[in-house]
Amino acid sequence: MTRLTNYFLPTEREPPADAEAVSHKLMVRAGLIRQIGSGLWSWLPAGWRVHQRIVQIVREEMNAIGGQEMLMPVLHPAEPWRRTGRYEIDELFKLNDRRGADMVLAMTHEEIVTGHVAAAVRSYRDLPLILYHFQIKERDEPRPRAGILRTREFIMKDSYSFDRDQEGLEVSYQRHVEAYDRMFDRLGLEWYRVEADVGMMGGIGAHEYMAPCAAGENEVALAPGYAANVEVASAQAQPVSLEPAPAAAEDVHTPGMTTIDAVASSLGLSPGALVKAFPVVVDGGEMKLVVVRGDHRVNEIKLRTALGGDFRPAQTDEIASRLGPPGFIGPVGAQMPILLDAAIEPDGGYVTGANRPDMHLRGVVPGRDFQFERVDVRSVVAGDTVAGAEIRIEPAIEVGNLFKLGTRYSDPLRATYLDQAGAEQLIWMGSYGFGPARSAAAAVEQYADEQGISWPRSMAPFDVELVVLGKDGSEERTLAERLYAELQQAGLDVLYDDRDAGPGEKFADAELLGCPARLTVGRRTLAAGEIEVQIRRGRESRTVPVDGAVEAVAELWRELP
RNA sequence: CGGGGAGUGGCGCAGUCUGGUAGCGCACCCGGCUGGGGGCCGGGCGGUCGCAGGUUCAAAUCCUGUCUCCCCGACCA
Repeated sequence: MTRLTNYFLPTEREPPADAEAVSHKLMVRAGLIRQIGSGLWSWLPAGWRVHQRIVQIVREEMNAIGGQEMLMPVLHPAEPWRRTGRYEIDELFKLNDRRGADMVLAMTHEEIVTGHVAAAVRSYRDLPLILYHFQIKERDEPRPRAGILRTREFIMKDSYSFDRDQEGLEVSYQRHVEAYDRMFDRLGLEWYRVEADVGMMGGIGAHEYMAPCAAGENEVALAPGYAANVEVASAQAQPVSLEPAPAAAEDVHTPGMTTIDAVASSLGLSPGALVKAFPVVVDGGEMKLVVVRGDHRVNEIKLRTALGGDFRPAQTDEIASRLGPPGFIGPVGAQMPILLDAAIEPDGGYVTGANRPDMHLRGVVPGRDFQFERVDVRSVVAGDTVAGAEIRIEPAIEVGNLFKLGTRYSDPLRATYLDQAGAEQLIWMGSYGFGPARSAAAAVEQYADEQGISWPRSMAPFDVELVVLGKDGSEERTLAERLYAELQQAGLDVLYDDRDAGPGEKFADAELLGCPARLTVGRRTLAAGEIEVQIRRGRESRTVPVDGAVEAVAELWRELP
């Protein structure tokens, strides 16, 4: 029974004063969510219906690839987290029980699920396995933001695959790719599957599912046939015109010009005709000089990958003692390994710092003037090309991710099995996340208009909203009551606005909530024996005869986006 | 963690500079009208001004401390 007169749907005419993101404003206004603290949100009844619908679609697709649903606790002993080395993570909530034992609130469940598998799996015959659950995750985020886009507590579907070997992992991973493709299609989102950084999870491969929208925190690089997180994207740089290289590099006096722009404009060159040097200190203490084109930026994630380990930018005094005055450093004469970004032409004449005060060098040719190692460590920019096609860069919300974990967790937690030869082997693992709340927010972001939310059919809180105009006892009310019952019998979830309110208020609330179709029973159309049907996406209206209206609406419903 | 901003009825805000005992719109309650785009008239309810301390005859307002929330950046296993 979902009559608006006794349904908890507190709508607001105005958005919260501190809201920026469209999904934040609209989901609060529509009465779907309410905040109780920074990054902590309650789902109100209509919002929870959206969440549940998303969850059910994901559940069906996980079951379809052989996933087995279970449930693991949020509160964990600290011990397994210590074993995998993740107890030190800042985002991990830590607490003590009454006996003083160290506990954690789960930010993910690799430790626990792997522990179960380690305890139970003995034989290669027990594998492969896909286990999953929907469970609350707790993360002490440095900065929660944008409503439910980045919260400290949220529900996640996390699944884990357990295989005998890497080949098996590839199969389980591919099954997840197919399941995720299907679920995002069914959810009605615009989405991309992009190459992703494996991050500090120490995995061997990763993808992310990205829903493009203005409020997104990530950036994706897109071209026909290509999609990657900007963190890892690789592309052909736009060419720059270079000066012909002279026989040898020449000094240029550049007093006080410590920036690329200052030097470039002084010499009448484009920034791309310069190179900039970025000194770093790698794990172990060695200094290396990373060189990228003047118009490019070092991508720290790609650099970390290229270095095969962590690094830090060199400090001013280290730069001054090893190279030269900051602002005037360069690769020529540098007594350290040089990593040269792939966008720099091998035979071009570039301008670089001379490692002397107020001096640059022009006509510097890599290879002739300094030795180097080739790397790809710059951030791509819009206009670069992949296979001849220009890329564009869009903001997006990460709504799902896939990680090939390998033996990152099975090793420390000793999740092993005996193979056919009786030898102990480590289990190969993958982990796969999905965020129902972010998917809901992404849908709001992608399809909202001036009037409010426009849900995809699959995740709308109700299939149709039935609006009646007319007083108690009127002919309109009688018909609406009948339609309400019959629509439900026809299998549709109906929200019935039976309030004693004006038409403007009812229409505004209905369009704010964003159910895919709105039926209006009012005097105006009823005189002609019709009711009005408005399709929320596009707000186009039509009328259908009262006779057969339920069937007509049910049929129309099946064709909605 | 760095920078910026904000806490005053349910929501959105004014009042703070210049101290004098709290106001507006919406919402809500009652009565009536209206009935296809947040309509109209009349009458009401509701606030220890985030919290604590201080100054003062008097504090939303001045001072000190503290808590919370938001935005930008850093971070984001």
